[in-house]
Amino acid sequence: MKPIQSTRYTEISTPADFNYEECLVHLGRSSQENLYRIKEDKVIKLLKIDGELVLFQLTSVPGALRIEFPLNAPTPNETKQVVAYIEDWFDLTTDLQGFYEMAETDPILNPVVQQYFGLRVIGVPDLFEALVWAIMGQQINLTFAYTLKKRFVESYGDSVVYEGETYWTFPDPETIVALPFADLRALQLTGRKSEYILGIAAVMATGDLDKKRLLQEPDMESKLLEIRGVGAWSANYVMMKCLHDASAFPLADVGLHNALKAQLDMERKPTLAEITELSANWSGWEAYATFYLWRSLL
DNA sequence: TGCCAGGGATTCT
DNA sequence: AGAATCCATGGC
Repeated sequence: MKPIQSTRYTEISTPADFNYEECLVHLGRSSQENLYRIKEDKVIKLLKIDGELVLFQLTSVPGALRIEFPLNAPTPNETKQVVAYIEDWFDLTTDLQGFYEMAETDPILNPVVQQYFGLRVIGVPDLFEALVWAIMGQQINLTFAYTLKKRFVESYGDSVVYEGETYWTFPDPETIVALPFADLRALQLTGRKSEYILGIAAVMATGDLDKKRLLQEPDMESKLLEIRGVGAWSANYVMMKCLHDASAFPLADVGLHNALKAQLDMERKPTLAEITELSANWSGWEAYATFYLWRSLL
């Protein structure tokens, strides 16, 4: 989709079924989120593009998302990269028709799709961020995971202040790989998680792992599973949130289990075998099924 | 207060 | 290969 550009703003056209409000519900799920800020109907975020900090503000207008740059006029390249980031972040290029058709005949998905129609899989476009966030979220409650991310970002990210609020970028692998183990432990990451994050920072800082190349791999999951600290859940989480794989499926996800328990009005959480059976019909759209079910927990 | 949390590696059968 | 066990720490 070709951005409409004026001197004051840039617009990206959105699919007919795009629902900005539903996306904002997802984005607003934690009060501890510090990688963007939601102000009424605006989303404000800081990115680092070729070493420069670029603050942008997003609003919804009929048929499009409008991007404005409150601090500095962007270069053409910065505009282009922000547009690409937003298309990635808001999942604007996926046609959901196949998912919606499948969901019509699915007793579990039909109600959630009706309720949250137009919700996209809100992504984490930055591969390092997606991997680190997956590691941080392993086996701890989400509230504490956000606390860890907040400390991590505010210790090692870059920031600017706009209208009295501080905006942060996610730290670069190059910054993190240079840290002593003890500095990560001090954030109250476990020893293992500190090791995993340093390992990921190392392969990304050297360029051995990068998103563009990973996307060209015939088997992205196997490549991700080679990374220490990345198991089946994390690999599928990253494929879903960063690599736009509609069939990615974090089967072991506790949130998925709780959502299914609630949707099916069960006394206990479903077993993995039961989930495999329930989801047989979702083939090719497991990531969207999971994301809509997560939404039902908010 | 004890169980649980958007798991994974390691070690045991 | 599949099943236990450890890791570690805060939330509720």
